[in-house]
Amino acid sequence: MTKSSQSKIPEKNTDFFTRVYDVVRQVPSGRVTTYGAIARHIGSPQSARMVGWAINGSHTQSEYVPAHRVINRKGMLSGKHHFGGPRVMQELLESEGVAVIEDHVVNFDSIYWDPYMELI
DNA sequence: CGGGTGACTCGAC
DNA sequence: CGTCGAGCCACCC
Repeated sequence: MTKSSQSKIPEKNTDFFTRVYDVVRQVPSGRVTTYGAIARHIGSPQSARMVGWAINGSHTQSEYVPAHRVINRKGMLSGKHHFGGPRVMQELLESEGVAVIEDHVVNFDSIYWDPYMELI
């Protein structure tokens, strides 16, 4: 076995994944961000889909990744079904003070957190 | 190595 | 806010 390469989600190596996790962890409680914002911040504004895929593997990380704070640009909980239940994501957001109605975040524009903020 | 898929986004209507 | 089509890139078979 010269090269064992059967890793579904590499622990590291993929800086893309690592950067996504790093940004998502910096999202403060009660705030949300979008896949596109993260994608743009890491240098791939067109790769918003990859951000979703990266977050899909966030469970492989030892560190907790608040994936429920990451939603699409419409303010809808697009990934709620990936939390083990369509209810979990909403519960988590409401637990942090984020109002959610009909799978969409209320005052989305007000609680929106931009990754650019960490540069300040 | 090609094709399908996806937790997205944008523009147009 | 509704739908449709196109672009995008990594992963899986």
